[in-house]
Amino acid sequence: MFSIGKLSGSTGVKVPTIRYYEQIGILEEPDRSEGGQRVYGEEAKERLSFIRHARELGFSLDEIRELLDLADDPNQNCMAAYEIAKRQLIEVRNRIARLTALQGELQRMLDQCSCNTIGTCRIIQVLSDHSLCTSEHLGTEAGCKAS
Amino acid sequence: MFSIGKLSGSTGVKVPTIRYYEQIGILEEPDRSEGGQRVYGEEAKERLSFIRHARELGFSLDEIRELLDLADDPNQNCMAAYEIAKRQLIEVRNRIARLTALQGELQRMLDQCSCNTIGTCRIIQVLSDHSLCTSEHLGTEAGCKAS
DNA sequence: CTTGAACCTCTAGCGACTAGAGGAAGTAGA
DNA sequence: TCTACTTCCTCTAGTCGCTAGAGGTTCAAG
Repeated sequence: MFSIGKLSGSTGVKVPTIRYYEQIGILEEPDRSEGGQRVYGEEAKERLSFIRHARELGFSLDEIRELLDLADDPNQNCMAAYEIAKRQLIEVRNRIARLTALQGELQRMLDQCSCNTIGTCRIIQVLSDHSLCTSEHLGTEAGCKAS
Repeated sequence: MFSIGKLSGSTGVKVPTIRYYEQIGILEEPDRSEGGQRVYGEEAKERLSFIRHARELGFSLDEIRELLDLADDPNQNCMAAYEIAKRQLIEVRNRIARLTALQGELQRMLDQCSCNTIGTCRIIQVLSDHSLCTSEHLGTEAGCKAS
């Protein structure tokens, strides 16, 4: 029996995030104390740990929803879970490939910079002109900042 | 002299995105035709190409704003641009490292799955229990889908 | 002159949270 | 028991970089 704060502490998921998960329906509404505060049991903790771990492995909340449904029905064949994980692996591989191309391009840009004035700056030049790039880093990876 | 559609076609940046860039102020407000439609010149095209290329290389719009300011002032030393690019390279490297750990974990998960019923499914088990993982994939990379 | 494509502004939505306001409940020490 | 302090509650709005859609106007070709 723990409060939302204890649950947060023991799973590493922040308090507002737990409430958000409840709101979007991937975490059950817990019991409440007399005063209306959330009270969780062991089950909720396990479910939340599952969610956290799957998030760390890059699964989307929609995929996690699917995986949780599968986990709740222990007689089902796990082929579906396999497919979800496989899709995720392919996605991760693609992201690595795109990022590796970016890395090469950035490295080249930096190597060629001799830090004179902007007028001759290699970095600005390369950014202005894609044809100076060696690889096709047509990443849609862009703007994807790790939080 | 091109319309927003032509500009879009020649740079590969979608029309609403161009308007969005104008709205947030990284693209100048262009002249307008008599009827009030946007009319662009060569300069805008170059600037937009610069932005697009930098986005492909993973720079945020804030970083691009900085880079554009630098590019506009050709007498400045390019050390600042160097720093921005270097930061980006480090970021990309970190992302690759995190994703590589994820990749290993996902691969292991899939390798061990023999696709019986969920009750014994390795994928569900691993997701439930982080200690079954070999590496520390503490990725905050999660949920970052390439668009 | 008409048709139809391309343009306009505006608002709302995506995913997965995060931040903050304004107030109520729980808890530890005096 | 009182007080102080932390934790909790709900609600709304913001983050990033767009994307989608409504409802209307302008432009260019035939």
